[in-house]
Amino acid sequence: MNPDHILSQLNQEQKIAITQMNCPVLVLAGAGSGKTRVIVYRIAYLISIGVNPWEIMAVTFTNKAAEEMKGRIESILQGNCIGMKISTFHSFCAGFLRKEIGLLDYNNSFSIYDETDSLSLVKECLKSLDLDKRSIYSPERILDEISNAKNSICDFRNVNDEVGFEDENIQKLYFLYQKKLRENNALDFDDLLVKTLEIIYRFPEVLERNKYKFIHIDEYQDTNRLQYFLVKAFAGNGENLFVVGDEDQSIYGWRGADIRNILQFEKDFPNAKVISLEQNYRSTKPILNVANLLIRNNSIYRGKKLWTQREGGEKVKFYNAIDEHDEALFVGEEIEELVRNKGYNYSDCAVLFRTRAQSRVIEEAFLEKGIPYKLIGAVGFYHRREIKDIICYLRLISNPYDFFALKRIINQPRRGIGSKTIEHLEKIHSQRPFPIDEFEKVAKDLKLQNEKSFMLDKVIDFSLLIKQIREKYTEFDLGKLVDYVLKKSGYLKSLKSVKTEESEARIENLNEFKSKAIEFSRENGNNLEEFLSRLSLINDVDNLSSEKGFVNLLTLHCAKGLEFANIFIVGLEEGLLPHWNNIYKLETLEEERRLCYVGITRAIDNLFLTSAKRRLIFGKTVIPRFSRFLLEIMSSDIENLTNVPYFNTDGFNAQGLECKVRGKEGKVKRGGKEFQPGRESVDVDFREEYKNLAEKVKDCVCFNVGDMVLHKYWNEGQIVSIKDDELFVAFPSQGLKRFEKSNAQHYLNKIERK
DNA sequence: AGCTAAAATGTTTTT
DNA sequence: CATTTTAGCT
Repeated sequence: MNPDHILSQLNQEQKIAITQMNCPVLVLAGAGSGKTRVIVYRIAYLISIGVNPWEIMAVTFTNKAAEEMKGRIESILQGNCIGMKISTFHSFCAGFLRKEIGLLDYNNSFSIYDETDSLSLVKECLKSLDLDKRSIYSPERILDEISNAKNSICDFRNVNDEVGFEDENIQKLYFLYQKKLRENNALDFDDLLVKTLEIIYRFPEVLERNKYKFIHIDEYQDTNRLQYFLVKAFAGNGENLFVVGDEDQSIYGWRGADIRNILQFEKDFPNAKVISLEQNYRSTKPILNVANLLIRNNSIYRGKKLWTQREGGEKVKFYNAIDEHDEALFVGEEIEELVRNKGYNYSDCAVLFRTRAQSRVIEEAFLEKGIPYKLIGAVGFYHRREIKDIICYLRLISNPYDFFALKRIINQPRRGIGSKTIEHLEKIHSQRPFPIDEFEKVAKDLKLQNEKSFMLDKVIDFSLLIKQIREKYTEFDLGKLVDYVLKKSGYLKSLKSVKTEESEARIENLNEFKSKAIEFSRENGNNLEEFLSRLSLINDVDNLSSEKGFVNLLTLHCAKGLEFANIFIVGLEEGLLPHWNNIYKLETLEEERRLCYVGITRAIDNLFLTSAKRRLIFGKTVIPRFSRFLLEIMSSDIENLTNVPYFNTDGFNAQGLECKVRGKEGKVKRGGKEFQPGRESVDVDFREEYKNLAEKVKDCVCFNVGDMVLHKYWNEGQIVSIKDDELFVAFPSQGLKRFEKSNAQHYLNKIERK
């Protein structure tokens, strides 16, 4: 393929970007401006001018994006690109470590623990340190702290000295957690990055044999510190480093993504060329209008403006539903309309929500209406019991030190090995880790015969089973191996002996797993470790491209990088989007706004926004307010949201927005499946509503210590102290909560005392 | 030891 | 409301 032909398919800025050589390049690519396209064509261009594919590496954020990118490059070059490395940070590191981790005294058949595994491990640690998990030491928090600590390491030559906690219990937990991982010859997600860096820092020569000359990073705004260090390590001074990103789409701050990485690129890599792409090739004008109106409320905002040549386009539609069922029905009806009369396919539609819990109601409505849908990114399949079981068998076969996996399956199916025996076994393992297939020898060394209540024979039987499978597993292809394990272990037999629908389904699932294994070995060769890596690191976003004819239901986070003709964003309410947890701090609030922005900019032709007047949360009805994001979109003259009361009554201007509300509420009957709203479409004036809200706010602008206040969700509370711009309120149900003075009025209503 | 039933606890997003 | 954990029972 000749280079000129490749360049002819790009606009001026894109062309400039991809032809830069021997200098660091940052492409600031607005939503829909061809971000991925730029990387794809850059790589194709490099190969077309004679660069060797194996000198090229690209990192994307999801496995799906990586696959897609590979496919597109292959089709441009007609397959002439074997050897280029395109993967996520995590799977890149996993591959690196499979080769090199021996340097750190791990075995290269290490297991990768996913978040669920890590969480269980933390729970174990809590138990053995005798800490109450419902105190401040909740497993989730601990895991979070550990992850944060790993993300703030700077010197990877002495990783252990670098990780410190103020709380000594957490420090202990951390050490125990790491110790257990090591005993199991296992790594968690962060460790994949940390260990890679540790090797590079301690054994610089390793880098030489793992070098890539041309490095590309997609979604640079979402890289965390560890990933940033990886980029630095592999890219050196940045010569031929090519990163693409958009600070307005940074939505992974909570996972340690550091927006500074992109903001400071020019400092990190001197002589960098920065190229902005602002022409949007995706959305209609009204959609872009709304997107711009929203995002300009952020303080971290470079002020670029997306524009499009596309003329016309439907207005953005807003529906204020009665409750979440009504909302779901609205979405369903509109989709039916789009499919029936506008010539769209179901798969041209996507419903985006902030929290997974929101999907259920929508699913119910779709089921009732007979709208086919796919829930994207739900853990579903791989978290089913039988699937986890078979994975643990495979893990143990690959990595016989994995005691964690062992515990799950040693008595699955029943082998008469109870908790007492397992406890004992674990004690031995934690003193001197051993591979299960050599247990017989260990037992002899330790003279375990005398132990009471220890099912020695049965454990030996089990260890022999694993040993037997291990002796042959490299000969089998993965499909056969799955079969063999299920048969030898008696797992299948015990499932078959119970003749319930449930067990039938389990067997069915195991068959599906087998075909996945076969498929994998056909495409990637017969490598169990690779297969297991893939299983831990993959997420089900793959469901997306594979099947047509289904409406896609996904979280806003999942939607990053995707596009659909018709987008529905549901639940635009204070507390949901923006989410409660992120409302009180400017940085997190702005991230919520970016999240909303990401959602809006996924739309090609039609954008629908919905909210509900009442919603069931935690089994309780709440009456939410409009999301401030909605109001920002509607009142276009607010300069900076966080300093201005967000329901401004002046300058109301529903630009690009068409509002629909149900006419009469009286007619609505809620009850089982009878719910049939019968929608009416009218233009509505929101000003009345704003006025009411604004008056409420005016009433309670000044707070004093001792005032009683009412909070939407936490009910009654009392102001206990006010200092500087902070305000502390005690709620009987919640304890002490902090508010920013400038914001407090939006959440608290003063109660007059009699 | 292993199961069932009741109680508690938790939902933000994911590699 | 829904899932997970625990207690209490056989």
